[in-house]
Amino acid sequence: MGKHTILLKCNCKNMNILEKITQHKSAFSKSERKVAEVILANPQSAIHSSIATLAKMSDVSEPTVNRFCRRLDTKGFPDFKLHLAQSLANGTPYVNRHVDEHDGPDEYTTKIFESTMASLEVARQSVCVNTVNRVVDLLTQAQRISFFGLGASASVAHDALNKFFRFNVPVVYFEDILMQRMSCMNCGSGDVVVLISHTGRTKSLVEIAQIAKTNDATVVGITSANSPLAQECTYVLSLEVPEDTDMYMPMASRIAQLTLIDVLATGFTLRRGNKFRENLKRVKDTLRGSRFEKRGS
Amino acid sequence: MGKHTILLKCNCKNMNILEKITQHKSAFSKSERKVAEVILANPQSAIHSSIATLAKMSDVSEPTVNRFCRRLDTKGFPDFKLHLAQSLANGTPYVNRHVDEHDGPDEYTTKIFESTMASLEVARQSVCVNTVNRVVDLLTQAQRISFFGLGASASVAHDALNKFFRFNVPVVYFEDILMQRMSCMNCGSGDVVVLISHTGRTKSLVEIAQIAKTNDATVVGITSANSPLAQECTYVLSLEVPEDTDMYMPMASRIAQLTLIDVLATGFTLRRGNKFRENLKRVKDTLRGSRFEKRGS
DNA sequence: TAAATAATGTTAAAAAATTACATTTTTCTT
DNA sequence: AAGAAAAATGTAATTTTTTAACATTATTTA
Repeated sequence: MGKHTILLKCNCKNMNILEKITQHKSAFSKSERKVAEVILANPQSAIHSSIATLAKMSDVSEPTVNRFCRRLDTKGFPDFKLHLAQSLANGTPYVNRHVDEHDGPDEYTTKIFESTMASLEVARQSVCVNTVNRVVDLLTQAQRISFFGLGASASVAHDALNKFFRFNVPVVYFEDILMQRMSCMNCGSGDVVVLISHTGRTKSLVEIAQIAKTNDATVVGITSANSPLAQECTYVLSLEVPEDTDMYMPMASRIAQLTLIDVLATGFTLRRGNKFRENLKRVKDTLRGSRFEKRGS
Repeated sequence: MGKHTILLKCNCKNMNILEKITQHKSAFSKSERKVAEVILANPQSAIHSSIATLAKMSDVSEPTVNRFCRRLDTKGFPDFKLHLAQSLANGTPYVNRHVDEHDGPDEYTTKIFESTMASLEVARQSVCVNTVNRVVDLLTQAQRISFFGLGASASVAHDALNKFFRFNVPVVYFEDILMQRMSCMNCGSGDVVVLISHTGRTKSLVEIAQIAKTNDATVVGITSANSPLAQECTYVLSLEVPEDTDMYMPMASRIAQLTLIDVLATGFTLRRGNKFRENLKRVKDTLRGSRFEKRGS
């Protein structure tokens, strides 16, 4: 790796630096990884250590620690500590509290709402804005956009369909896996295929990614980093969401995905500019007819 | 003031240091106050300055700045900066901030995530727990449960289907409005029909409520209070969600609805007891086969 | 007003971080 | 597989930053 290579995968300002370290661990060199481990093991103590102490603890030289910091797009060790402190400070008001067997309606309602919010906060910090921007770019230029997901993620894909459909963009969505495959086989270079999967381990979706790729489509994954699916994607929008509290279905991750789709859609309209948004308003107005009017309007 | 007097009024660890500076401004000495002013004027820049820079800006000597830090119960200047950084990070509880035309990806991403969280918080506070409890009761006793919604709310209904389907309960969902009507015409007194609509003003959904009601079904509305739909329902789970930031689709309200469905599902399983949940786990395990295993498991 | 005390500054020492460069390790090429 | 190139890591010196010790100045009070 070059002398001053900053980790390129992402250097978003809003991104929690701990997330950043975790996500890019594979991109670190051997010694840098040692530093990463030590910091992740006890970030709280790291912010109170000098570079010398940290170097000794990680069993590397001081400049290595310094280089580690720079790689994370900070100005140096003190600056890195500042960032780290800020990450730790986000004393997440909402905590991921698990529902307990003996909880009454009051408790479980609160817990579920709060842990959903907590997950969203975590997700927000793990999203790489640069990638968001690049994906929005792609979407605006796509000749056709496909959204695919399976199981719980299918509804997210469906949601994406609804959103982008209103933009009057050629957009495709299938629930059926065979249809998804067939659709991907007909892909061309103008196609953007967005695949949604929390774990990124669903075999058939990984296959679809491969099919789309061999047909020159750009494959965007909304999935967890370093998963098999992520490996097959051209771009990965990774969402780290805490282990699901929900015992039956991945709730938190789906909410995060939905929100991310919303972000993409918003980016899309912003990129398209004013006139486009006016059109959109007209589409919305069309729906009025099927509604009871509010009194006074 | 003594040599090493620490400000006594409050030295809570968790207290925002900016607050602390403001509150204790009167207790500072003349020079220290100068430092305080400069820091308060632009805390963001303060955390990136050296003690020398800050001293010059405040027009005091460096040790004065250092003493200022110690007075605030920090170990020294670097430690003070750490605290300050954390205070700045902590700020901004979630507010409903609207996306602006000129927002970059950084801004709109943050805004959307944060306003989603804000909406969830509002929604949480508006949910009536007693009604939740009663509805859970109803659902556990129902002979058949139907979930209907239109447009954006359709996906919420779909989600509900997925959740309750796993419980091995007779559950029904149709996207098509005619199918919904027909289904409601065949309702009996053991039926619970859950209707989802943000505004509660969609004509056809109100009609469905009426049909279900005349056929002795119990009608539960997840909608806004006092809406035409709410009027037709036996029970209303009202979700007050702030005006949508989203220009094209009701995003926040849908997230709130999904979360509420999750609450209902959770209540449902808790009511059903232990054995039931074990069954559920088995259903979940069945899905394993279609996945790539995580290494190590 | 003079002594006492607190506040502030000056200078020097210590600590910490960074740079420049040397050495080792890894990777790639032929 | 040997050797060249590139990358990674470390060593030592330099620079920056912070802190301590002490001197000076302002402020209070008896």
